[in-house]
Amino acid sequence: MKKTSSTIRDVAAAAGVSVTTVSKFINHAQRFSPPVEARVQAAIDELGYRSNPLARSMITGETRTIGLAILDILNPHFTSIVKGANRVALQHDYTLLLVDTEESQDHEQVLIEALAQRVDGVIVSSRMPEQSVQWMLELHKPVVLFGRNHHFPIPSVGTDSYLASYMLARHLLNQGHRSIAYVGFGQSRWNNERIRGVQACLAEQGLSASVYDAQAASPQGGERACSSIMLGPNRPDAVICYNDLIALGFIKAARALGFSLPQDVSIAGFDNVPYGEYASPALTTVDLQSEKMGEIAMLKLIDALAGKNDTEYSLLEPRLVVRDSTMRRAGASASEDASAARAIPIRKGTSR
Amino acid sequence: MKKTSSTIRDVAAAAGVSVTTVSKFINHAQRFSPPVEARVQAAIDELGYRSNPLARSMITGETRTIGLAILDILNPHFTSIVKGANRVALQHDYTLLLVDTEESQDHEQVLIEALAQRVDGVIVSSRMPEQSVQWMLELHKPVVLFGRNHHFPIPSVGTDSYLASYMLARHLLNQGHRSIAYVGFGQSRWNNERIRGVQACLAEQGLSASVYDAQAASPQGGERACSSIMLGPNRPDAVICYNDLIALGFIKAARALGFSLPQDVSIAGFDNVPYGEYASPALTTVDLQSEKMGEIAMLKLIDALAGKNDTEYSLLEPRLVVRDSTMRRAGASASEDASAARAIPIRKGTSR
DNA sequence: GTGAAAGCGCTAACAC
DNA sequence: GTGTTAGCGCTTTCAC
Repeated sequence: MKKTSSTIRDVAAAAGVSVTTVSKFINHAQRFSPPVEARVQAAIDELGYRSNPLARSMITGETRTIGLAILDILNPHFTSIVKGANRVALQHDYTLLLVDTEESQDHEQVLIEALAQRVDGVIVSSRMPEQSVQWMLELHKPVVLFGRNHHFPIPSVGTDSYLASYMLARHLLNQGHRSIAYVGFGQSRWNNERIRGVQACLAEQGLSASVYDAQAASPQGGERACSSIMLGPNRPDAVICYNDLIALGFIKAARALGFSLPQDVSIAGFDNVPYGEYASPALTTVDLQSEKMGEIAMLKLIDALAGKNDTEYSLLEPRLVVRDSTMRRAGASASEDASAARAIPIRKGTSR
Repeated sequence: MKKTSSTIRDVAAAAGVSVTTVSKFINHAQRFSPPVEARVQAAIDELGYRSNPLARSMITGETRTIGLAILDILNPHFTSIVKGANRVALQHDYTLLLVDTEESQDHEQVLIEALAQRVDGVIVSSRMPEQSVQWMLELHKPVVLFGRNHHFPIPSVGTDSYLASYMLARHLLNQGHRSIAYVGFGQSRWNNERIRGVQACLAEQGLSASVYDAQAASPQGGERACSSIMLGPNRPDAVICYNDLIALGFIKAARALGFSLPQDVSIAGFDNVPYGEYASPALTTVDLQSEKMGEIAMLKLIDALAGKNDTEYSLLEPRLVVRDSTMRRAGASASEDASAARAIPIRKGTSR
């Protein structure tokens, strides 16, 4: 084990050829006569030579590396995104570099700018308001965003949150729930869409949801939000949480308060994180196709890197996953649910 | 938005100074006369100049970046490690670059070698056998490992798996279980230690665990392993799983097979992932201090980068977390648990 | 205080 | 096929 690693010049000298020959050889850019190739290869093995990617990147201008900034690595929704993005990156011979901005939200921009300098392009999940991401355009690098941006022409991917929450609300209505609460997460981009979806659906029945806010998009946030909602004057019979993590925390806290779930209250979330399935009661949720979001974002970025710049915003379809945390409300007629599918289309005033 | 980003030379020209002055200014390596500093700053703002970290790294030889290779980003155990490592990195002004090797296990070495070239040092969680990590020494970079390596002097961190599984086995014995199965994950480094811990504890009672293997360290692995164990001729009354994910899957599958948990069988895992708490029944597990492992690994690496090279292996203490998935076996006397600490050593030849 | 010049390790014209 | 040369954008002696 040598102290300092050898350079291309060392190899060239050892093999008795020029650096160009070595460079071309290691990049498979050209074939050489068998004796030369043999000598070069021998020298490389001998010296344990490894090409320095930094030096290479400086000239070629590309790092074969893509940056991904996520909001919270502890949230399985984001790890699924990473999984999808990573798989595609690997397939295209890119390395994914991940940054978790949760620990330093104030420095989100700084962190991402620093990341952008070391990679060919970045995929960003951000909490910043849509109108204040101008700086991303000044990165001089391709950027893909999670969530549509109406102010700037940045390619993006997202799942239809409005539709997702509309579906969830409809499901709860169909089950006979009438007093529905929404526990949101105000810092998120998606929160407003989800509120709108719920309210639009309830409005069709002349109803309205009570809107609360969890201070964190985590189980702890849900736990903390629970008591004031469940023990307050307007106890809901169903609760839609901003995400599965909040829902899981809410469930735990509600049980600790003595409620039976789902008999006393139905709970649902968004994301379809893997662990909702193992919770008790198993969590009803909306699958937002996290992994696919990651895949598509990466595909878009790789396309942008290749010069293509056609697609702007890809909208994925949400899928309702009904489990045990939502149940037919006692007193609701059995026919109501069955007729729902037919009933919806003829209703009037469905609009976003 | 300019097409190409400006260089230090552009700034120097615009400010009417030399590149040296600009370089020193941006690195805060030296103060200059107020008018010069003002002009340089103005030029930087004007041109939107950002120093190219690649070019900088080429000269300084450091990237202020640390690589972390984990086995599976979908496993909350690893994301907790990342969380801890990331926090420490940020505090020390380092950026963490993450690589998930799960998607391409065959290329683990290649991936890590590539990563190592772009960072100042790497923290590695590996599935490779201890004796075949010689190549890590030839990276010419500081390396920190998860799990002790007896063959090479590489700094490492780990939680005492032997003790952890011994504790779990003891807990189950105390609850009156006598037929205990271990569902392992043969590909893991830690698996043998865990088997040994369980067997050593049981051996003290003249017992022995049946050892099985889940093919994957995931809920799916646990689900698949369940039926042959629970419906086979030697149905255990308690099952220790290699990790919480396998345990969660096992629980789900066992219920699907019609078993009542924990009445029919107690289940326990390792890691104390956040979602075990929300499962039904809530999962008994051993907290391996994942986040702290990440913190310590990063601390060790930063120390190594600073030239310190004192500590070799840090062993963290496991902590048993008893929840509802393990319960007193019907028929076990109530006094047994309380007196267990004293009673066990003197028992002789208890066998199934 | 400020600047000129020499590279870091590599690739990319362009010769021969 | 193989080699020469000129940099990529930056830091760093070492002069002035």
